[in-house]
Amino acid sequence: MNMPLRLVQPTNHISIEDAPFGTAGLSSLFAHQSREHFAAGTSIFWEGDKATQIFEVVSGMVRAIRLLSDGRRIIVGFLRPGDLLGVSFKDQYVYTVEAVTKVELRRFPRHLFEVEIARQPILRELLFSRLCDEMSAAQDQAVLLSRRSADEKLASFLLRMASHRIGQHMAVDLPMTRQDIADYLGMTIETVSRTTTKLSNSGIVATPDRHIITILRMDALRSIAEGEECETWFAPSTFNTPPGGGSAKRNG
Amino acid sequence: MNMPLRLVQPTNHISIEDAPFGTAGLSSLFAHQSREHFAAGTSIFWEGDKATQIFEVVSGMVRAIRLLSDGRRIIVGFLRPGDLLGVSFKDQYVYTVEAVTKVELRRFPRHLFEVEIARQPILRELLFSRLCDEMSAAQDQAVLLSRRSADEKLASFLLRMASHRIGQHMAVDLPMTRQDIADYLGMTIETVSRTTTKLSNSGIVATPDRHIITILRMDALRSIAEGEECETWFAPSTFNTPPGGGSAKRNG
DNA sequence: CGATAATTTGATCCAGTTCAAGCGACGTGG
DNA sequence: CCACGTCGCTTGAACTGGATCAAATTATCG
Repeated sequence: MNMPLRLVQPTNHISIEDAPFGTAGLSSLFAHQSREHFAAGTSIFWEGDKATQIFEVVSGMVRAIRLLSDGRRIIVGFLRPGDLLGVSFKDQYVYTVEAVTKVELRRFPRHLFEVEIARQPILRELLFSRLCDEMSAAQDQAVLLSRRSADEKLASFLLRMASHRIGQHMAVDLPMTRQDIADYLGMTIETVSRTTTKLSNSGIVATPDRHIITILRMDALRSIAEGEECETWFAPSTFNTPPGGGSAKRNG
Repeated sequence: MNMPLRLVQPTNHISIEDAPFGTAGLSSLFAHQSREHFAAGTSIFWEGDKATQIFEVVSGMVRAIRLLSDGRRIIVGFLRPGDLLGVSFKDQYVYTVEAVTKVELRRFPRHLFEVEIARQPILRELLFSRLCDEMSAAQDQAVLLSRRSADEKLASFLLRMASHRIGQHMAVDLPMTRQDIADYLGMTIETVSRTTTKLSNSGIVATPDRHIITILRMDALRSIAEGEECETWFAPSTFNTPPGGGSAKRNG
């Protein structure tokens, strides 16, 4: 492993929790590292920095960002507790990472990480497996970005965010800004806002707080995410709509 | 490696050529396998098939396809000689692979592949490295799909296709159909066609044949791919344009 | 409590889609 | 060797989802 093994760090979401066997898995490496705190909005590292450390998110949320030459911003992913940051065999970090909320991290020297990965087949398999899930996720994201409407994008996003919680209709925590969501889904902040409003007016979600969206009708949200049009869109309980469920699409 | 290591096969483009050291690299595994031929348009395997084989493209080009529930088609990638198909530790292939042109492949049993990967650190590193490049590419593709205009998409695509050849201005081979390109870039066949025409009218490329595009002004193509607007767009030699280079954008 | 940033909402615009023909290359059969 | 059908591609015209521009509204923070 002293070779210039180039493992792209876009390896976000390397979640440790659901390791296939009883071992603590990859997170065991971090178990004895001290925690570091970052305030919301601060940067953990920048794209182009020498990639010397691997981080594990302990609490809070961070965003991984890529900037295009002309200033367009893309959010590669949002990372949560259990996810790893900066896993790479490249020399430099490939994206910038910033704290969305107050964040706790543990860090681990990259070269040691590589040594351990080389030494422990179990860890290697775990990492491999994670990488592959990552790849799959990246491709799904590509599909989402290329072929889905704003409605479908936002619905999928909410479902994905919700999947980190359990229960039927639930409050999804969205600590990131609307701009972050827009940059993640490849749309504008205005469209994110409008689409959210639409979902809310339809009674599919409620927005008690800017950073909380409560899913009221999971089934409806799922249909929208799947690309099934019309139907279910209007059946609000707290709301009056023209009966007959006629013009499902247009609602200005 | 007898664990259910789940390596998503979206691992296209695992090109062997440029192995970092002298070894034959991953392709050595396939060296003694016999070649199989597939006619253009035929399928090599389908999404959902049991993933028992790994393939190496020897000649020709194949496309990896993903279908959405509602029929929308996404092309995950085009694979060329040296690329590997179906590298995965998942049970099933994640996408369908079809021959774009007449194709020669070598196949290798997946379980043996995994055994060899587990046994040979060098191969493992190569595979790791490839996976990471793949990941990086997948993210670049996501950026392309989400934030770039039709012009930028097509220009980038042509440059990428051209990168497999050498020379200054050159004939790029595009064996795939316009529909394939559209499904790869997340646009419609009409827009692909219009954009191509525009590039041709601008004197940046020539289209002697439907499946060949000759790059005449590499620099201009690069600027477009980078998102630099106007400029250079109009300077055709075989063509009369309103002098002054005024309205560079609109050209119907 | 005012300043500043984030979000929503409104009005218009436009790139790219959609719908609808035309066109040209290629293969087939007469 | 040429009419003819097919298929892939190009071109045209109209439409539209989402972007863009602009402004009002609502947090957030010192």
